[in-house]
Parts: sequence; structure tokens; C-alpha cells
Amino acid sequence: MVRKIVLEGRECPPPNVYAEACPSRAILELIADKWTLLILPALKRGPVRNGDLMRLIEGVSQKMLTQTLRELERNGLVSRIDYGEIPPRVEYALTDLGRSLADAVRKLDCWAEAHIPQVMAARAEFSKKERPAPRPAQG
Amino acid sequence: MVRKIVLEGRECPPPNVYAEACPSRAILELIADKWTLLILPALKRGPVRNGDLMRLIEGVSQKMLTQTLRELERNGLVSRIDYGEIPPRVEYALTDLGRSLADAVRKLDCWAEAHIPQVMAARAEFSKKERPAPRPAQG
DNA sequence: CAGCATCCGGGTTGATACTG
DNA sequence: CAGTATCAACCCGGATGCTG
Repeated sequence: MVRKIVLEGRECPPPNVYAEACPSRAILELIADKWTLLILPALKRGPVRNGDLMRLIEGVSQKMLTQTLRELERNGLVSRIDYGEIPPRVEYALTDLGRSLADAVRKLDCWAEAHIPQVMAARAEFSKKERPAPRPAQG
Repeated sequence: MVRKIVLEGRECPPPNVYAEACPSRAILELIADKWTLLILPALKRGPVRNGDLMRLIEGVSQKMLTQTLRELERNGLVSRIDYGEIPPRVEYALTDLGRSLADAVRKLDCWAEAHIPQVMAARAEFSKKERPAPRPAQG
């Protein structure tokens, strides 16, 4: 039996994002952000304004929203359209690059929503397992 | 007409993970973690030992590895198999639930790796845009 | 080898106030 | 409305030392 970890394979073997120095790691960390995971699919609807995003994504602060959007813009996933009006009117939209990622991200969102029952059940199960002996103290 | 339903299902409208109170948000935040994004696909290869993961995933500390694995276990995505041997031997594997998520997560990893050039290019472009006039002073 | 407890520095986040 | 600036609080995450 070869107990060696086989790296390369057609089906699923993960890529080499595991290398700390690889740029893909940095990109991955951009994606591994709770606001990114919410904002990206939200933009699939089409150009959205700042205020609309604020209202849509409950719990996000103005600071984090802008910050995340900037980061996404910097990485070419989102485009910012400033109409130069007064009062200000700015719209955010997915770029082609962003769209290709938003599809994958949306799947995660859907997964999260679709598997709430299973996860909840697992948590309950885990609690039980963790406390097999409720410390009978003394008799 | 069934068409409308099909369109809604496969097209983009994001789900209601946007509600702060919805459990899916909590689940999403579990996913929105850089180590989760690396560990999950890593387990697709089959049961893996702690040490192997440490070596595979560069830069992860023992603490974060265990911590993340615990969290994944708690949520029913990963199963922990302790062989009760000495020296200790523990293996981690995906549950069915975890497997279904790992597929989606792996796509993100692949995306990150596949789009390095585009992202790099976008960053360069962004830098230029941010500094349109490098203050040429006078000619 | 697997994993926990502890300490602690710093990055990240939220609140608030302010601008155009 | 969109966005910045500032500050304090917090939590994350690394390092270390110890256990079985």
C-alpha cells in the first residue's frame, strides 16, 4: 500500500493554492471574506447603488461596504460608476471577471441556505457527543 | 409555464442569506475562512492526518488547523477518526455533507488559481487609475 | 504525533463625526 | 447620498510550553 499523498489527479485534487507564496493564496483570501461572499452575488442583479447594498446586506457598515467594494474593484471584480451628480450617485457592477467568480460564490450562498437543517442537526449531534458523561459528580 | 421557475432557479437572484438573523449567514461565515477554503478541498483526497495537513497547507499553525477542523466537525462537514493508538493517530475525512460543500469550494480555489493573470493585470490597471497625474510639476 | 492552555501584539471592525 | 477620518475595542492568530 502506498501511503503517499497523491497530489495530481483529474477529478478533484485541489490545486496548488497550498503554496504560501502563490498569488492564488492572496486571491483566495480576498474571496474568503464574509462581505465579499454576500456582495458579489448581490451584484449579479445588475448595477447597484451604495445605499441599496447597505439596505440589502443587513449588518454591513458603511465602512466595511466601501472597503470591500474598493478591494473588489482593485482586483478587477467590480467596476465603480460615478455619475458625478449632486447629490452623489454611484453604481457598482460586476466586471466580466467578477461575473465568473460571482457564479461560483453564489453556489456557496445557496449551499449555506440549502443545508441549514443538516448543519443544525450536526451541531446538535456534536453537542451530545461532546458531553457523553455529564460529570455525575458524586453519589 | 414552467419556464419562469427554471429561470429563477438557475439564474442569479441571490438567496436570502442577506438577512442577518438567518442561520445561513452563520454558516456562510464558517465558509468565509481562508483555512476552511483550503482544508475542505484538501480532504477530498480521502482521510488525512493532522501532520499531513500541516505539511500540505503551508503557513497554517497547529492551533488554527485544529481549531478550523473542530469547527468543521462541529458543523457536520468533517469527521474525526481517532484510532486511540500511541503515539496518537487521528484522521480527518469529509462527511457526505462536507463533500457536497467541498466541491463548490474547490471551484473557488480553482478560480483563484486560474485567474491570477487577470487579477494581477487588474491591480496594475487600478494603480494607474488611482494615480492618473503623477504630479508632473512643470515642463 | 495530536492537541491544549496561555499569553500578547496587532490587525480589523464598529461608532461617531464630518465633508461635498 | 456617498464617502472619509479618527479612535477605541475587540478578536484573531502566532508563539511557546506542556501533556499523554
